[in-house]
Amino acid sequence: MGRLRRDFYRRSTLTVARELLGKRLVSVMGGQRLSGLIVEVEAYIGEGDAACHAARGRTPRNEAMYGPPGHAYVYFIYGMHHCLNVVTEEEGFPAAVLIRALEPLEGLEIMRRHRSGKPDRELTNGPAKLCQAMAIDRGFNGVDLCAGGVLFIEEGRIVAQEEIGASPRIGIKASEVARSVAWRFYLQGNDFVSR
DNA sequence: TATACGATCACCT
DNA sequence: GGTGATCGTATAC
Repeated sequence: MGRLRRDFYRRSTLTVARELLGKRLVSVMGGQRLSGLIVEVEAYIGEGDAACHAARGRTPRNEAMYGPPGHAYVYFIYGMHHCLNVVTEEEGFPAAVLIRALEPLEGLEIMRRHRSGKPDRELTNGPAKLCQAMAIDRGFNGVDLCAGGVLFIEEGRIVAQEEIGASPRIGIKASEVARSVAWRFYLQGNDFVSR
């Protein structure tokens, strides 16, 4: 039901980021659905954004960001973690939304196994944690979320504008401007928002 | 070929 | 509050 179409992603990254809150991220493993409500995201917008992986131009690693909207950009970092992004805007313009946290909905048993018995609150309350819980790794880099495969996003619940909080992005070590813009969005009061 | 470091996490005090 | 883990990637030599 209600899978997001490519037109949803082919818009301003800040708009897509805000509207992804309350949507449902789904992966299908061996016929089993793993899913969660998106409760926290961050926007990374173009080569002019010092914190964006595309800030120093096109490389093999960030290739997916330059591709068509509605695809996954998955990268490996700190020697052990994966993070999931959704590519936005027109093909050729490098931008994406980092999925930072989910409220787990389906496949809790499997997620607990992937997260070695961590309490439910800590299953998906961080960008690398949710990838571990849903078994998302670099094999998912470049996957088309609109093609109806193993990874996609569905309609979730209605979110009121007043529910949405904004803040600077977490963990980036870039220029002052990059660190000060409020391009992180989250559902205020949700138990699964990180930190 | 060599080196420095990162859109994090878990565990420590 | 702080720090170690651990390695792919970009950049320099």
